[in-house]
Amino acid sequence: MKIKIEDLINSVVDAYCAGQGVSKPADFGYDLHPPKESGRGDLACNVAFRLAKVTRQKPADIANVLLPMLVAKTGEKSPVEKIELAGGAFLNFFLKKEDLGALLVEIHEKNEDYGRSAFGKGKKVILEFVSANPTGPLTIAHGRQAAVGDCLARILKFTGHTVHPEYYLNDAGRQMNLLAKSVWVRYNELLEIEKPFPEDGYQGEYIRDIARTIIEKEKKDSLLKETEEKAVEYCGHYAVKTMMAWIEEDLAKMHVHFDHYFSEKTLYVKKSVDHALEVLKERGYLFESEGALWFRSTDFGDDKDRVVRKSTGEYTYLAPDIAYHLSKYERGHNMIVNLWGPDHHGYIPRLKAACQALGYPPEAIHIGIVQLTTLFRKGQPVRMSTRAGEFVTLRELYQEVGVDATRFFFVMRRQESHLDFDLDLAKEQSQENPVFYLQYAHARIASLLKFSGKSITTHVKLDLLAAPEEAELIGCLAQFPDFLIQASRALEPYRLSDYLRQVAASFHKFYSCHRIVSEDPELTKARLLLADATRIVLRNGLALLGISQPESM
RNA sequence: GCCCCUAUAGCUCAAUUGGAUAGAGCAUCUCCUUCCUAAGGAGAGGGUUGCAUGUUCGAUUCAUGCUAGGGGCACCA
Repeated sequence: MKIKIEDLINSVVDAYCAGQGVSKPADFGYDLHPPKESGRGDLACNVAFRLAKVTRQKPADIANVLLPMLVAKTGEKSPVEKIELAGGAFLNFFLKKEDLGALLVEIHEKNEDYGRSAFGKGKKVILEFVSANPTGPLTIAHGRQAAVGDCLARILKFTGHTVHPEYYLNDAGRQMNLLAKSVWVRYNELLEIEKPFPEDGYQGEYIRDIARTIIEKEKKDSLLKETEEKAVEYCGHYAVKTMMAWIEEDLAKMHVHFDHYFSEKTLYVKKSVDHALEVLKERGYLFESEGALWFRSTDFGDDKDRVVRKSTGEYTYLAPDIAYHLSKYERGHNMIVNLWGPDHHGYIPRLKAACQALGYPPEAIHIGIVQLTTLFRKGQPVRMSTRAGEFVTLRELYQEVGVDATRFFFVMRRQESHLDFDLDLAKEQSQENPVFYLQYAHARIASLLKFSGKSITTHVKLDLLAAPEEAELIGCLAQFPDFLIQASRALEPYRLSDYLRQVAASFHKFYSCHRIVSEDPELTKARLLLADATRIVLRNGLALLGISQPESM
């Protein structure tokens, strides 16, 4: 429908430009979308304003020329009912009722594929998110990253991208040593041997639990007979295994899916780090100074150059990360999306620089920050301290408020802004809870269709759906594919949650104004089709958010 | 000191990426169920979009400078 109108406008624009003796710029674009205010038609277009930039004429004058040209091209077979000039130079398109209604047939036929598009065709996206160190349980912050990342993966796939969600597993380096030593000390303590606890070691009670499990289920006290080096290595290995099992369980419960867990350790085993630095060296981005090896990230706009190999011979954190991103490149991905916590904020320029040095064009690299969440209970912020090992874990959260509410609250705001998470509201099974508002709309329709006792048919008189509430709802449903494309382009899943609220509101309004199952069989058939189309959009949308779609509540 | 993010109704946030009279939810007040789920709907009040200049047909959106809050500036990870 919209495409037909676009074709119409494009042909008229070309004719107009030809008539004016100007050439249309290659990047010429305009908006065509439903206006905010009802009564301004079904699609509003600002093309006259845009042409004003090209031809240096007044927008209103241009619109006055375009209007008759457009009207001349709309005949019997055109979906356009009429075109109005308003607000200076806006062209408002009013569509024929039966053509509007034809959308409902389309939705019904496409069903679970309604909203799917080829927008991201050719894009091979590697989407890295969560990537929490396996040194403790997942926190609220990881939870939000998980929810946002997973929704994004679902949306990108639906809009035609090839997507590989990946978890980068930091199972090497200093933090792992600390974890291993922390467990080892607790293991000794439980066997009544005092050892000094490592500075900056992991204090949480779960470390003791892991040590206890090693004693009770695995090794008894036999580690004491090993060399300390081997014993610590075992503790580290066991701790990572345990922690990853917890993490994977949480992610599974949250319906968060990863194709692959990419181990940092394998980069060293396969000498990938050396290889990556070799690549940078060949391209001339490395230099030595003060005994260390540096990456000239300033070539790509970073504040200062960065050390990749310390004077001690050890690699910095950046080195394996470069190798990891080289692997992304070598595996054939042409678009990188990383979702990180706010603590990695200052790290973005150097990694972007590294990606560019490895051959990615700047526009293919997207590094987004998922901001922190503050939990509120009874209007008061819930204190969270990781220092003493007292977390509010992700597990505690979804067990308290449920997976649906947890996921929804995490994605309902723009991810780069700080989130206030109201625990009482999330648990509330009432009108105040935004999740229930959406799910209620879905359940209400499911129940309604059941009540009607009829199956949905597309052989209906679509022009019967002429009430303002009906037209508004249809207009709302029509925008689903567009909103998904917007969410994909901006990499912002919250746009979908916002849209679905509009759909639900629009439906509730329609429902309370009009009786759907009535004495009039034709009208009933038409309204049932509309209700069912709404159900399809809500169901597809909720599925993309990873939230259940209840048939009854 | 330098860099990044944020600033919109009492509160939490939108505004289709520069479009028409800046919109929702919560909170406050008023109203709507002999009938398909009232977990719903209708209505009222509430705004100098932090401040100031600028860019143009048009600015909440872009630029510059302030102000306030948050975060970051390691041969840490």
